[in-house]
Amino acid sequence: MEKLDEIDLKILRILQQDAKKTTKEVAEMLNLTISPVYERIKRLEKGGYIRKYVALLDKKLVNIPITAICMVSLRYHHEGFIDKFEKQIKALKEVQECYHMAGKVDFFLKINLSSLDEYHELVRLKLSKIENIGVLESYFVLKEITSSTEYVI
Amino acid sequence: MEKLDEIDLKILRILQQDAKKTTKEVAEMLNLTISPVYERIKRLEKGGYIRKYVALLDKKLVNIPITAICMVSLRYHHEGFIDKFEKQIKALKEVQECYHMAGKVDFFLKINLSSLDEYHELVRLKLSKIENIGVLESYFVLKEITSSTEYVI
DNA sequence: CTTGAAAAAAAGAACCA
DNA sequence: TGGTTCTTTTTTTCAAG
Repeated sequence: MEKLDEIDLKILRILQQDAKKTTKEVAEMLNLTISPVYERIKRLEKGGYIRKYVALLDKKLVNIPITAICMVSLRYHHEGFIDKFEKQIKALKEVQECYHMAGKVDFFLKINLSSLDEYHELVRLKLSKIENIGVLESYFVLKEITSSTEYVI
Repeated sequence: MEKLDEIDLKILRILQQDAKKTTKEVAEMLNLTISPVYERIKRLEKGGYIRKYVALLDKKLVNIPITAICMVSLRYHHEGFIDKFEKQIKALKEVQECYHMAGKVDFFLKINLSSLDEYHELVRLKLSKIENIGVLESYFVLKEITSSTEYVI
């Protein structure tokens, strides 16, 4: 698929903010008719520009008030060890995000839970079982200043 | 609004993964008819359990390949200073997430950009203008191991 | 929760600068 | 190619039981 033009970008900006906007509403915002907007959205979906549509929930209301950020450094850094670590992390559903980093820390983990007790259990029962963790530092979110899924495009 | 029952939770789990599922599809997955599912979704939206619906984009395809994580510690921690810092961070559109933390670091920032040059400019022109930053450490994402917006409910 | 009916939107065909 | 118009199908929305 070719490059995106300004209209494509505008559509993406709108849908990043509100995926429930109808084709008609998007078309009106762009002073176009429904069909071209419809075709473009389909093209953006097929081309993978739009990965998926999701509902974002209110953490507190669904009883997940705790967010922890963990910084993990591995003891050994051979390829096999890293792959194994990644696999073990992927198996932990509570780990919402995990990034392999460049810097003095190897991995960042964002973990969402119902209580600090659960965090304690997670560290005690699961993370501690993962070999090869050299350093594990935990931080807790006191307040979300901004939290968005949008990219500035 | 009262507590969520198991059906509500199932609906939320489905919509967290795919907000484009029609009421009919959700109803079929739960062996219900459309109407009760429709009413429940409306209730979950009105009650704020569902905050919003968004399209998630492919970072690379929309030309935002760089993700940096910044750890910031403030020099002074009076209330006014913290509020001011938060306000200044909120004004930076590239900062996708910012959390006030408990721990030896005050803030985590997740920043998405098109290039390392842009990161350099951001630090040089914008972050450096924010007074009261004591320590600023930057890390770059080499690889996303997991990245989700779902909560385990 | 079921049924049923009206309004709206999505999907796509055919066509036009 | 990039848009418009028109038609069919599907979905949404909401009353009433």
